[in-house]
Amino acid sequence: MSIVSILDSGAVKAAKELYGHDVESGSLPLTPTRKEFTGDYTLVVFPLTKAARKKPDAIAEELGGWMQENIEEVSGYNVIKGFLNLELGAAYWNDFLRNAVKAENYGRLSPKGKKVMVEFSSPNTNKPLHLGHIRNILLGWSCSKILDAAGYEVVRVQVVNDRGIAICKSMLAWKLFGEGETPDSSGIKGDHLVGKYYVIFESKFKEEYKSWQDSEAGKAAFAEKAKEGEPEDKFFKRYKNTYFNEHSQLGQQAKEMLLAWESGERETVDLWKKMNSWVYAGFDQTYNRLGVEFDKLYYESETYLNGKDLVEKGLKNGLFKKREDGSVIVDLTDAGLDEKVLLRSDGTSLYITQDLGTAHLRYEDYKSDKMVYVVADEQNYHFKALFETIKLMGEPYADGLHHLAYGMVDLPTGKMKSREGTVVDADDLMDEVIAEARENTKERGELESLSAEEREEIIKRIGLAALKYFIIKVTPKKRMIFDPKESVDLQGQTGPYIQNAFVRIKSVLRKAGEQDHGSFELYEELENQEKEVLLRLSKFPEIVETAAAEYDPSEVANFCYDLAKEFHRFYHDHSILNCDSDNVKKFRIDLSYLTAEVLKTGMDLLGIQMPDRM
RNA sequence: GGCCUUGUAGCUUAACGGAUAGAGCACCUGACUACGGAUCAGGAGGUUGAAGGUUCGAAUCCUUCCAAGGUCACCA
Repeated sequence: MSIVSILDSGAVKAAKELYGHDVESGSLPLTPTRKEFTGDYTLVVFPLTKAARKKPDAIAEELGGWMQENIEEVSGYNVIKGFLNLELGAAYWNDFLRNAVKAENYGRLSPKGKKVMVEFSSPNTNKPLHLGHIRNILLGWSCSKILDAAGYEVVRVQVVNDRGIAICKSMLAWKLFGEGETPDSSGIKGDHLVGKYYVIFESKFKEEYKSWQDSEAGKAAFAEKAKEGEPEDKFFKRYKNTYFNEHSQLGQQAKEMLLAWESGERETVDLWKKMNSWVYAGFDQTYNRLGVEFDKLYYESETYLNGKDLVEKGLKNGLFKKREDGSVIVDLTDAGLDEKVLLRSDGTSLYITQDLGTAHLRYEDYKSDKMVYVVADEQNYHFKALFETIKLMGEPYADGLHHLAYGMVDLPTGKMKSREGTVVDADDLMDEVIAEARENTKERGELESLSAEEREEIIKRIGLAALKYFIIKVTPKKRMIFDPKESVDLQGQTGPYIQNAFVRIKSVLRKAGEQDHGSFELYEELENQEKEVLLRLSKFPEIVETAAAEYDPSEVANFCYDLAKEFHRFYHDHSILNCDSDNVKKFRIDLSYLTAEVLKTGMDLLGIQMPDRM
């Protein structure tokens, strides 16, 4: 039982015995005592004033007395303005450290017997991954690690959007202008090569559109369809889609390609397979470097027709309605949403149809109790509608669905826009942070004795730690501003700062040599800074639990920083190896060891690896 | 326009109804004959977007307003 729940249930019992009042567990707020006061945990007794009909101070006094008397761990207390500061004895902290340091996997919670599926990344195959994907991937990966640590069985999946008009654009441009270029012949990474042709398509299309605008047909369209007083550029911006669909040569060809693909036309399918395989090879490299992997991939080319039967079934059961034009809709007005079309009037499926099918399929495949979708918050409405529809259908997995929505990533200069070329490429970004780490490492010269290979591995860990921590420390649902300059910082609240705490400990432990963990005798005169570190350490399991419950890796990130900072302080002011008592030395070595373990585990939950030196 | 989300130091951020709003960056000042200075200590910087309300207590809950973003497709 954790100390918090011991104190909490103690307070409940005390309220009952002293005032005959039933309070719910957790209704008396219990928080770590602020630094400026003495004590370890603080109980707020205000909620008891009515039941006890006494002043807060008096209640706190009585409660404190009772708890010191009846709870073994409580060694003393003091009362300030209705806040009851409880002190835990040195014995408690000694026991805590001894147990934790001997534990197999401190911070790993016992199995929950439940399975959770996490879907993340889910890219399109027409262009390489960018900064937005990185936030998605880090969140998804980290969540999956945290859920795993919290005792869930985890399945990591991604849905690969490998079909549709976008990839056809790349294919068409390659066919028309590629002259047989391949990743091998050009030396360009596969996903970047395909992305290059996507860009070529867009610029050729733009050219074509521009000259059409100056032609008779274009002028006629403007004269006919522009709104009153609408300027030419505005009109043509708005008209772009229509032009693509109705007039464009390239658009026509791309659409024909899509149709050919859908009808399984050999040459097109072969080209599609070839180009997608380039992209996958590229993605694999990026994922690999980021240190993430998946248990199962779902390809939209295989699932995009799914879901129709589910809709038909719902229609039969009267859950959905057919409109006059033949389209099928679901009425979600009871849930505060609108009507949603589930099937086009021509009977073809939509995004949501496919998602219904995929959800069902995945449940069939894994029978997971929960399914988490890591998708940007621009799709909030879609997921609301999707989940409500699944609930209406009474699917067994309906209550376990969760949309982990995260805010989009902005640059200091504003939004990322592919059309304006301001998209930050994932591979480039990693190159940059690693280069920065290399530069810094060189200046320091700590790693010169290592082989080039070892050195590169450490440099990679440092660079990626900076990048990943910078992104993952922000609460998911907030939009974040990504400043490339700050993301390579190695000082302050950063990944490398936390790594540095770990490296310092490793260095000390190397010098200390082997030691049996938990072999220290009772150490009574704990320093404040030792207690601060112990307090952080003792909170770790609880942090894992809430981070899992809230799907929020930033809690773990902030915890790691806090722990590292507290350790740095302790380390600065107290000597571990040269302290005056052998017993204290043993204690401090264990304290350091546990800190290193927790930092390593915690950072691993964020997808960040620790170097042994740096 | 309806709905959703977000507004905290110059910048990036923490806080899940509790004490004097906590950090980092940038700026200024200090600390290595000490286990790793990618560190530590200190200074300066805040009417938590605004106004009301609920509460013993509000950045946090409620109302109104302001600002930014998202979304309201037989696109994905």
